Amino acid sequence: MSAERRIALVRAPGDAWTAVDLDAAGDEVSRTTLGAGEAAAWVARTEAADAPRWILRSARDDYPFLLAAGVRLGRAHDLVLCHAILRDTASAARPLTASPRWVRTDPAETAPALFDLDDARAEGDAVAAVLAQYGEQRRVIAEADDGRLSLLCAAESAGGLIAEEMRAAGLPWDERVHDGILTETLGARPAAGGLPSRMVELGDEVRRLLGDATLHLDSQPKLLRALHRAGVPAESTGRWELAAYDHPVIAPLLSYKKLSRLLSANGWGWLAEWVREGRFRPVYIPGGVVTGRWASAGGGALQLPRSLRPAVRADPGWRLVVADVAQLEPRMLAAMARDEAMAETARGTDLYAGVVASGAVATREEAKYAVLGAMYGATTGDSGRLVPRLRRVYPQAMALVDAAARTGEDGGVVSTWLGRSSPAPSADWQELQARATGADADPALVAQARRRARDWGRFTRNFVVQGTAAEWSLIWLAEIRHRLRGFADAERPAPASGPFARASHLAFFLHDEVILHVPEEHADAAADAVRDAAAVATTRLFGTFPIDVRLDLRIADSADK
DNA sequence: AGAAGTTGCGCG
DNA sequence: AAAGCGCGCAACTTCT
Repeated sequence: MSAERRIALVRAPGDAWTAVDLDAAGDEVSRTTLGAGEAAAWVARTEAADAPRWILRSARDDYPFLLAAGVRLGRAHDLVLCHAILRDTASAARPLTASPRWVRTDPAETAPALFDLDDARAEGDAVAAVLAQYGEQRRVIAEADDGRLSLLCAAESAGGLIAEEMRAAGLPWDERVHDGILTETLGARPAAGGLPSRMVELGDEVRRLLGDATLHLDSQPKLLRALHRAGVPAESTGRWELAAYDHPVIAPLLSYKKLSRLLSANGWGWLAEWVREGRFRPVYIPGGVVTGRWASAGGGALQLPRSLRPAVRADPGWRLVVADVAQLEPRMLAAMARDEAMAETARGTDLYAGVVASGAVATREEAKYAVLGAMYGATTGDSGRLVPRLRRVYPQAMALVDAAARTGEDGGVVSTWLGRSSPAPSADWQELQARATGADADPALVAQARRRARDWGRFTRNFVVQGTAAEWSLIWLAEIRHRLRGFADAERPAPASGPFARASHLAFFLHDEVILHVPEEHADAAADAVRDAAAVATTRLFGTFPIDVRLDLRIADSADK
């Protein structure tokens, strides 16, 4: 932190850039104006010489230009991402003043129009706005002063860089393997407009068994009426509901629905639209979920079905490092609550086995549903029935989530370990609660308010756990990236072009899982980097508290399990 | 005709 | 098999 050079890098319309050197107090030291043609080279030189922290309006808007020119940044402060955190955090005495100017532009919209429109007058205004906002953000971070917001903003900003780098690098994707899976599962690829052969056969069989030769299976209401006529009194066409009925049409119908889903979500159309040059390049949106988890836009990056994972293939001469965390969220809960009993349970690879060993429940499956129920707020069903047993064995951990739920039910705000705070409940919600507290309130209204209060309580209960897990993952990612940057270039470049053709890189991230794509000569070192990064993430968050965070990790040519 | 809402299912 | 949290997307139906 001490002698770190800080440079605000501001893009103006027309891809002219201004770089402003700041001193430790955040005041301007000097200013360099850069034309579009020279900006990337100047940034690359400065990065190589001083490794500064780059203050950007938004990595999403600003970084692709640099990546396209082959320039990678080491460290950043992303004003848009940090604005969202610092505006809402309960950790600050005087949080950031909310400003629409610093709100992320919608993924659907293009270009950072908001900012430019606002300040089209002069480039100087855009620079002044960036410097002023950075000053404000530094004030909020410094006032909180226990290091947590500072760590969170640094990690969030690193995430902003990583999201763009992963898009630029892409996930290596073998179109032939994908096509093979589709053909094997769905049947021969149809001529334009038609359905693949297996779907045609299954559809015909369903129609025959339902006695309706022209039934359109993709229409919920029509399908439901046909099922009723055939003697299946289902209330919906959902998978779980249908599976409960014993009728010859159920099996082919469920198969048809499964295939239909694969075709519409990740069929040949998806392949043509989203995979180019052997790379899947989704749009990641760091902090896109209120809890701090990432969201994605386009391509369904976070919903890739496991059945397609064999299509994730390393390039020749390269390897994948595939790692995911075993039961990240309950481990975070144990550490946040400083619950020694639960931490003891978490020692080892399988937390659920530990719960069984503690005597709380009899089987691993029960342990899983009990733990999930505890974090999600289950009250009924088998899961809800098991939660009280956990309360006896892990009173501290349960007290933490129970308190978060109560705060939410009362309309309060909860925060993650590093200080990302939950949104306040909506005006609607608050008004409903207010109306239901009157002495003469309608009992139906009171019941409805109570229900909505519990709904919000389940959200805040889960928020603290899911959000803290997102923070662990963010630090993990940043630490992995930091280590990979020290690796030498590949002896053999990947066939795909771009800034990562020779560089070990993160290729995919999904809440508690990463995939790295690395030259084979670095695969073992990359695996070590992933493990070391996990250990550092745990220590950064929880210091010496003895929480075990285990990875399942493998080096492979394919992401298939 | 197009927007908005609903359903169902993929992921963690 | 489990009913509890957070998402995105496609296809359908209903509303304007």
